[in-house]
Amino acid sequence: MQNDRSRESLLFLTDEQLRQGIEGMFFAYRGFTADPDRILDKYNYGRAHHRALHFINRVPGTNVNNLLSILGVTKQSLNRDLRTLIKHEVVSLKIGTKDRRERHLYLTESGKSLEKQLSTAQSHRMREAYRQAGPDAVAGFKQVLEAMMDPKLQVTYKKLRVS
Amino acid sequence: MQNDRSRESLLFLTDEQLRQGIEGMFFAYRGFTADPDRILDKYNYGRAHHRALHFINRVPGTNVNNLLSILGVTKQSLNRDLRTLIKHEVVSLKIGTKDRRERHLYLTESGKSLEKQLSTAQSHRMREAYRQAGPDAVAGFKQVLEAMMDPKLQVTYKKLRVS
DNA sequence: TTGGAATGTCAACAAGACTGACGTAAAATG
DNA sequence: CATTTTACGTCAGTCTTGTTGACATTCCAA
Repeated sequence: MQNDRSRESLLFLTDEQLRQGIEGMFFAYRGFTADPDRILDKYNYGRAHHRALHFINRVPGTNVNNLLSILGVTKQSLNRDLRTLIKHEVVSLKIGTKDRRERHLYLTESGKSLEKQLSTAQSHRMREAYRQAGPDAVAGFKQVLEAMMDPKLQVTYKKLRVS
Repeated sequence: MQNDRSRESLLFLTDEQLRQGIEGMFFAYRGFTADPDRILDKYNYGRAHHRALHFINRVPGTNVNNLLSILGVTKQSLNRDLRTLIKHEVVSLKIGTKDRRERHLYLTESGKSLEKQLSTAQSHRMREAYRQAGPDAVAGFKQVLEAMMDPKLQVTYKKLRVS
């Protein structure tokens, strides 16, 4: 038998609470991608391009393999979008000097400008949500997100945090 | 000029904090979908089928239009998956008695069982994340998610909460 | 130096989203 | 009662983004 105290302390783990979390993730992710999507449409890019731009910006000079492990797609899938971005001179590619098999990826000036546009739009909504919810809620938000990641991605996430 | 107090209280709105939120959403969503995806693969279903099953279970007897507004896809897209689910006798369809244009959707017994399997897998990860983060963090998590939704979806989300 | 491993490219295909056009049945309206 | 609107379904075609398979290049170690 549970006493009142332990019963109360576990109220946040009810099925109803979990369901709300699941549906919250679903609906919030729609909002999360809505603003960048509108911008991407104008350039005939998709979310895959956005993700590549985001992480190339975050880790300038990354090679394809590293980007692959962050994005979690096949190299063939990434390569298609990367080719487009390179052709449009949004991303530039340098062959590795040490290991000439490697391609190092960078944003060009117009790539930086596009990435800025996308992240500004996405951050704007995030900022409003943060502001409405307040600092304590934000801390909790990030804790739960981090705990929800696969362990490997949790490591990736933390690495990006300090780099 | 800001004084120390107001500057400190806004630390949670820095670009770095926002960026972590963005990347957190990206990586966490991957974890969020990973477990159900593995189950869906075995039945040759996709996330679209999962979403339909989830919300038909949540709102038994919903008509197609209502489901469409929750899922945010076109009727053609939903119809394709719905047809499959009905053919496999996972979802059943009843013509409305009051308005005979409407089709009301229900899960069959095997549909309920599949939905249970999926939601159990997804809840398991959510429960672990909740448990690790604790009740205060969970409350904050849900606040931020809700604030991130489009206003219309926020309403939809809240309606599901009370129904 | 040669064979295997790592890195990246090209081609073909599949799932699942989209738009547009059209059809049917039923309800609502003037 | 004729007309319009609503709810739903379907056919066709396209796009994005994921997949596999095959192949080329480069590096490295036996």
